[in-house]
Amino acid sequence: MRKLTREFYNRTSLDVAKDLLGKYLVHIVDGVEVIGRIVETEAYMGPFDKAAHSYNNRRTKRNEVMFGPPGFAYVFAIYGMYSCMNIVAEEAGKPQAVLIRSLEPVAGLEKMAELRYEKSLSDCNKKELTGLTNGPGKLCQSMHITRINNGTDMCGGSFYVAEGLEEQEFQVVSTTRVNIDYADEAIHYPWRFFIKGNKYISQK
DNA sequence: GTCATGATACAG
DNA sequence: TGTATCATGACC
Repeated sequence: MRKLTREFYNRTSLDVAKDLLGKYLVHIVDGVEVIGRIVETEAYMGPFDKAAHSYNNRRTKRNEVMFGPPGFAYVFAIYGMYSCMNIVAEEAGKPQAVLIRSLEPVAGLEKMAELRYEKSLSDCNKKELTGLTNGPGKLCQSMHITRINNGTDMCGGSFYVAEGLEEQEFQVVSTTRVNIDYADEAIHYPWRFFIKGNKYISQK
């Protein structure tokens, strides 16, 4: 598989969010290749997007990486217990990012089950199998993405997004984003994208 | 459906 | 010091 280049991410987060669908998130964990196909994303457009951490160019220790160059991981802790995985879009100085909301497991499922449930894949029921990666906090657990990965360059090394050899056909649905009730008019922006009919789409 | 969990940011 | 948040699981 071909790694996506810096140029891929050097566009608006809306474009990057749409084009990340169908691509493969790869993380080498303990020498094991853990891979998920990206099936749901959300774009956060920065200074003029009330739902974004970087709204009004708010710059903190947490979101610092959003202000840097594209193609880097922005991983933050939410509600004390979970992590959320984003990839920075646009050139340095434009703090945009794409939230990865759900994946379809492709490889390393045994490792995923171990990381998320501390048990073997064969001991997982149907709901647990879907639950491996059908939400932003869940996929971070299954792919061992933590705040340690914050600021990682996604264009090289052992944590990256790659293109499949053959693109499968799919339809993209765009709708409003999840759990941003605080964001006034931004609530209504159709900046959530997912692959129509995929069973790993997060609920809500 | 409700509620506890608790890192991070920010207002006071 | 209190309140809110790009979520989830355990409960009812």
